Amino acid sequence: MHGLDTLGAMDPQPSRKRLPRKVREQQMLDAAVQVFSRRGFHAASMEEVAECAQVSKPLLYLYLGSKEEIFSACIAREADRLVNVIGAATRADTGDPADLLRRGLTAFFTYVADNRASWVVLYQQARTQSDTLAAQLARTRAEIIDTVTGLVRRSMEAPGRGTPDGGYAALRREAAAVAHALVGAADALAEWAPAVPGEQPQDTAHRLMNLVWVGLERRTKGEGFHQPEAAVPG
Amino acid sequence: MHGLDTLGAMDPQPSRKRLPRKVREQQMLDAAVQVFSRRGFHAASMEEVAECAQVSKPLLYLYLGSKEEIFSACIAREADRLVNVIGAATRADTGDPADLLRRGLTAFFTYVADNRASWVVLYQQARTQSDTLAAQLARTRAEIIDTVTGLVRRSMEAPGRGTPDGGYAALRREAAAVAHALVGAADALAEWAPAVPGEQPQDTAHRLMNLVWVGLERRTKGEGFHQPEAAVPG
Amino acid sequence: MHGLDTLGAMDPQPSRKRLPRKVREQQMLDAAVQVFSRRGFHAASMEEVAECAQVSKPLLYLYLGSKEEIFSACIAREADRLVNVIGAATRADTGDPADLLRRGLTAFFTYVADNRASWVVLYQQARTQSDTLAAQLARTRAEIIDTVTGLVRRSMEAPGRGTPDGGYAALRREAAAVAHALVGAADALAEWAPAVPGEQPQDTAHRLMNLVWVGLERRTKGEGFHQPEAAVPG
Amino acid sequence: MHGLDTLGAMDPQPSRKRLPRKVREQQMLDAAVQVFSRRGFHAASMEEVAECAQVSKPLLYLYLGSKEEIFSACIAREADRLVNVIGAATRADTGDPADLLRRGLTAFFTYVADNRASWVVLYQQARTQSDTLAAQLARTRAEIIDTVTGLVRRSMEAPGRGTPDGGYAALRREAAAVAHALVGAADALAEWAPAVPGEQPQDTAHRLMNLVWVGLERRTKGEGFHQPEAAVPG
DNA sequence: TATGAATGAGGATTCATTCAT
DNA sequence: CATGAATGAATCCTCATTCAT
Repeated sequence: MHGLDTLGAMDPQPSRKRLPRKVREQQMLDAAVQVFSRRGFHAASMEEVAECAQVSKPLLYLYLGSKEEIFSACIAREADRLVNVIGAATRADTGDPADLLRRGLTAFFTYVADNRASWVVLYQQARTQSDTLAAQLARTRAEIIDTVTGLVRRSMEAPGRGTPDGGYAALRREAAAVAHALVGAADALAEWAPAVPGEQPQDTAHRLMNLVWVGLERRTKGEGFHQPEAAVPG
Repeated sequence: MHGLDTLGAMDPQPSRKRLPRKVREQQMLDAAVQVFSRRGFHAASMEEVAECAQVSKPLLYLYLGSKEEIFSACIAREADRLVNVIGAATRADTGDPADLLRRGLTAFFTYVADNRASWVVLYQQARTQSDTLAAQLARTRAEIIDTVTGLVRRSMEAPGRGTPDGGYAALRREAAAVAHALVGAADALAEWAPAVPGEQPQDTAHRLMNLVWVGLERRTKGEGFHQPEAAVPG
Repeated sequence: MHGLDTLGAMDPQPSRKRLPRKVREQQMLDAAVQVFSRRGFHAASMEEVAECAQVSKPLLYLYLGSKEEIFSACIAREADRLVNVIGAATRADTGDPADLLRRGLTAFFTYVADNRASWVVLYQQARTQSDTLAAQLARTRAEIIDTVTGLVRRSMEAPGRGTPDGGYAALRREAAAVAHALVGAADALAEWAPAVPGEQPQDTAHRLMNLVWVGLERRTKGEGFHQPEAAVPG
Repeated sequence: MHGLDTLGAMDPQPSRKRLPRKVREQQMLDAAVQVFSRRGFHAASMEEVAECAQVSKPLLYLYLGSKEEIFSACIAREADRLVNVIGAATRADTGDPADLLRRGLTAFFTYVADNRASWVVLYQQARTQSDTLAAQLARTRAEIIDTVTGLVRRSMEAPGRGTPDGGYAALRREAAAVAHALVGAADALAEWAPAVPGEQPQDTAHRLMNLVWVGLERRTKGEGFHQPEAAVPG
């Protein structure tokens, strides 16, 4: 699904010897994503990355710099891919907000199913690395959340709805919370789904839609969950 | 040299020297949870744990064994605390399923707000340690999910509801998915909440209730999200 | 002459096992001076230092920090020793300026003869290390030169001499140049002396005195070398 | 794209591509001298040498062999240049021994001022490389010293002087010591001079003459520094 | 009970050097 | 003639872990 299979047939020793730099770099990043996802940043060893990329350690350093820089490059590349996939899936606006959100979620679950390692590196690394990395991870996650927040807002502010309780402003503010919850839920479901036989990405997306869509829609109309004691702030 | 020296003799650093073993062990575990949450399992050093617990490293090993064993003990203790808190909050059955779930969520968000490090160690560690630890973490998370699954089922199967579409069996199967989604969403919201000024645990719980309760309730009655193309499996 | 021989008799395995930290630190510094002088900063390996100090590498790092810090500590300690030795030898003022300088030089040659490695580390390291080290070396050498400059000035400004040509100010300015030349010459002679059978430190000091003292004395009186073409600036 | 392109075709980087081997080799040696002087033998990287010479690393190895061989070639070439310069300056014998020595020193200081890197490589490298290199450095330094020794002897044995105390034999033996001291002093002054504004090579030569010439001359006549306690050996 | 002293093992990083084109 | 691609072998440094007291 990702990676380089330049030749149609398979390679017995996949791509040994004298490849152009660009190709090798992608190979190395592929390997790095695998190893970082499997072990986590700290437990991952450059040795293992090199082996997995079928290169020597010096080449790793020559082409991609330090461990941190490699990790950073992984994050950047994978985040790009994910955001692009979701963006592509939600570009079209069919006028049906539910459909929009569903398409986004399906794209997400598909991506995660096909690129488990990528998602793990992006989202399931402890936020405990070097300051530089922590910052980049935070930025990247914020970017993902922003993508989803945009999606949620487009779903909630769909035309033809009445003015919601609290005004559009409150709605928009709520969107961020919903986006966080959605991404968290999606993450958890993505973790859970592979263990369920026959579960397809669109099924998982559907489950999540079932769970939240009515609440989301009702919220849009100002009908929150009845809670006498306290009002939701914001 | 003034201040609080409760005991007749001087006690320069509070809690230094000759404490009963049980107390020391708790001190060490407290320190370990802090350090592990701050750094992650691999980046955490026994040195730092020892310092943080104000003990020497040999004592650490003497009382609690290896790094893995200490981590393991942390997980066990913290999971226990969390499950107990949620259990206590949801023990009583007032007959109102929404209230039950809301109480559970509030307990959770309160716990996380008050015991951030504990939650981080329990849930945000990369699942990438030694096999033994990975297995324990998996078990522990399963246990947490099971607790929530139970809660969800009690909420969905509340008496007075009609027989749902697909029968109780399907409902129960769905409960696991919902529990995963809920825990994931809760985790994300717990991460998000501290950054929002004035947000209280019960507010966050309320947000999540708003989002999912209607969908949950409707699902109970067999009214799923309208999706012509595909049916939800299982 | 330097180092630790705490016990009167010799140790078969000199000082293995469980020494107090201070002792071990000196041992390590001794070893470091040897190895750095033998190999130079870059070519010296911590491995060799550790072996030579009969310690493991971790202990080296635990007690003294990084390679740079160790080198730095060597410089500091050895410079101190050298400056002290020269200071002690020239503290007394017998009123004879020639004797003063001779005593200083003798002390220097004695030190270098007895502490060859120390001198090599202090003065014969390429000035090409890390910026921090280069700066420290520069400072240290300046300190040594200053010591000698002081000595030269005391010799030149000895009471009973007439006012020199150009005034005392010019003399003082010249002293720095003379000190540099003296230290350079001394360094070279110290390198040369051990290859000459029977040459003692005081002999070498005497040679140098023979070479420069008359010129120095004459300069004091304003009689420079006759050079019609150009005047010495400053 | 204006400027000097002497050849009809374009030549973007000066001295790139297809030069005769001899030229390239000199280019590389120039670069090597720069880098070795800047970093020292060990810290210098072939990478940097290649970059600085605007050649690829394989070409470096093809033309000049290993790092050691390159260093060796540098030493040889630079020593040759220095010895030639001094030789040329002192070839003529005007009958004035002081002038002879002064011309030699001036030539030296001029060379060092104009070829700092060369001098650093020749004389300020730690004598701590591989045995082969150490030996070559030693030989080279001996050669330089020998040149100076010859100069000193010619100065001391100038015709018209009376037979010195101890005979010509003792004088000749002393010459070696004087040469060492002179070179050391010159090295130190060469290091010091660039920091003094306005100081020209001939000024520095003059300073050194001022310091040593009288002593040298007097020694020639058998009048040593008065030192009752001990006689200078040999 | 409690700790200062000490280390084996492993991980990141760099460098001189060589193919294959 | 000239070089991009590639690596074996060190080197610095850290960490979990254990003695000996």
